[in-house]
Amino acid sequence: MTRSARPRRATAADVAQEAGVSQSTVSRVFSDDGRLTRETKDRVRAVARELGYRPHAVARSLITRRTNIVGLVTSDLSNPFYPRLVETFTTRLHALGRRVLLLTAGVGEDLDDLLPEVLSSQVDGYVVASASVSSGVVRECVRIGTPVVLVNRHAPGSGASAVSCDNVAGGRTVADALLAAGCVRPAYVAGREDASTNIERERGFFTRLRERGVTDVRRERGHYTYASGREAARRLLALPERERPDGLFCANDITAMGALDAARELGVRVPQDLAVVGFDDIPAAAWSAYDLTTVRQPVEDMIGRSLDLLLAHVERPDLAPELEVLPGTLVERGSSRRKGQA
Amino acid sequence: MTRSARPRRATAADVAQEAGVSQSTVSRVFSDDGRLTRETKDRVRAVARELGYRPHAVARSLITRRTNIVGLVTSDLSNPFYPRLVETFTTRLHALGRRVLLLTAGVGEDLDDLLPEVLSSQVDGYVVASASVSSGVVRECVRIGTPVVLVNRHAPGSGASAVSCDNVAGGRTVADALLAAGCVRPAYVAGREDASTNIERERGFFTRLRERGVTDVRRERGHYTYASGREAARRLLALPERERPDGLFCANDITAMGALDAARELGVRVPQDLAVVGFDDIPAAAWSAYDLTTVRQPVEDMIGRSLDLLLAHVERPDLAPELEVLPGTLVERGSSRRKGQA
DNA sequence: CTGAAAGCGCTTACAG
DNA sequence: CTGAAAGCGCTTACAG
Repeated sequence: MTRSARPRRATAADVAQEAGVSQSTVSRVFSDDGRLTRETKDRVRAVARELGYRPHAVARSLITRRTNIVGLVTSDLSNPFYPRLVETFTTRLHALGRRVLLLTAGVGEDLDDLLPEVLSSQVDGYVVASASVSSGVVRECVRIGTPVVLVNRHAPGSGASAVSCDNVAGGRTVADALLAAGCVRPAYVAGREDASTNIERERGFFTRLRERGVTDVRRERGHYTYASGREAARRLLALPERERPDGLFCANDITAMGALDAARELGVRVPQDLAVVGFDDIPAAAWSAYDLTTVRQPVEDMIGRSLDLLLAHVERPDLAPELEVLPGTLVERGSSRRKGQA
Repeated sequence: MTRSARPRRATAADVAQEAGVSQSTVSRVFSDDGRLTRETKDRVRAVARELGYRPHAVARSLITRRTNIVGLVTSDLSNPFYPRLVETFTTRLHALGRRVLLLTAGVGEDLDDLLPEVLSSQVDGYVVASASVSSGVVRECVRIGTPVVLVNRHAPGSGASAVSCDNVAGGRTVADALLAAGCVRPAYVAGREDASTNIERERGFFTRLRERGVTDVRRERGHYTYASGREAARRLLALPERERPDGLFCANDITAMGALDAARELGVRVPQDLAVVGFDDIPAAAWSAYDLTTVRQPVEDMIGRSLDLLLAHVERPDLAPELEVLPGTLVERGSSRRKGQA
């Protein structure tokens, strides 16, 4: 056991000495300074490889004031919408030479204490796709110079940019879809009461129904979870027949899947007795067990735009915040298709 | 617009000056050095709060040679098993004052190029719950002194510790469960061919069947995905009746869900005509659309043990690697319960 | 094109 | 109990 347990890592100085150049030159080779001779570069690279040298990211960050790490804040990974978001973000950021620091909060937890701590120079900016961070903390991050982009939520007055799907238009589309499917007693199963997505989808849905003369619309609480959708549907389906809804807009897909399972358990036929529409278009919506009509969020575009905005703000902290709203698309499947429809 | 767009952050020196102490003292206050007077501490803390000072994590890392960041490597977040793992890991590490750097690879991508790059001092260690990193890269990380713990996989000879479920025993249990359910022609739908989990579950299953006199067992390829499970089941269910399986062990739950949907589409009754068993016990396995019998992995314990091992190795790099195998539990649900069973 | 030197913001022996 | 000083491993003006 003569070799030490943890050999000292080679530094730029080690490489410099071995290659007969200055430490500055080694540094320039690895920051791709164009002025160096090809010959010098090659020699330094060869020595570096031999010694297993890699620039020390932390030392570099200290002086460049950039970590190349983006903080990604999500909550509730049990809703498949978020893992998909996380995977796409991560893949894209890796392609851009950035890393992802993940912050998640279980349902009900909040991350307000965590963000400022992480801010201590560990990330260049935040993407926040979660309601578990208060608008106040978002504002604070922005104030001290850390760019924040909100995805799939708002925080008015926070100074952060935001990218989301047109939830109001989505809600309106669902209203039309349920009426087109022949529903006469549509109902709404809500998501988290304070979530901007829930408020907007609900507003679009109710407004459009009212425009079309449907005013007596039931509403059940939910929490954007499978269990809450199942329970809400059970309550609705237990109503006396003349009050029982024949169409359900669930604030997101996972809630709708719970509702569909409740219908299945109770022997309520979908879509004949009950049409169901969700929001998100998670992969499971297309599975034959659910075959769920839903509003597809343009996830790829939303993420692309968020990253454009975030990285632009990292480069130029003085840029004004932007709000982007991208259109969703109704995807019609079996859960709302009536007999006689295509 | 006289205020600068990005105000300079307060440093320990700023606080020191304002509080009338040395910079060392400020540092000691924030690293909880016990020797300071209560009075000094309070004064420094007050000034720090006033100036909005927080220790600069990068500068601290440079000298302590610790980032307090753990790299978490997963693949395929579309399998709900992994988001759950990610969420649990993240929550636990946050509670321990650590951060999570997430590395994901889409299906088929590999992360071999990425890991050594990130290694450049950005993480204190890795938790690898993915087959997308080769054993060679794992060995390399360990060699240069970065602890690695593998979860739900092996990499023999890599020098990394590993924590997994007893996949062989799990496979055996499933064999017994299918026979108990009255199956006479069980079949196996595989996962990724090179994955240690797949190899072990398959071995346990086939070995036990052989012990109990069942030797003619069909096997279909799969990829640990919903689509591959559905297709494998369609192939099996298209066989002439006397060859058609009446029991299916799918290498994981998401595959089993695809198989169940294939059966549903073809009008094959579950469990009467076909019993199905999965592996993992993801939340969706309990949903009434699937009601899937499965082997539950002890996720909480696996993660607890992995973190214990990882953090121990971060403290003491010379510790020998350990291998832990934790037992799974059969969870019997409707997909394998025959008439007359409880 | 390349080098010497300052400095990023901390921690931590070493003194006292 | 507290301070002065060295140093972690880089980048980047400033010279030449």
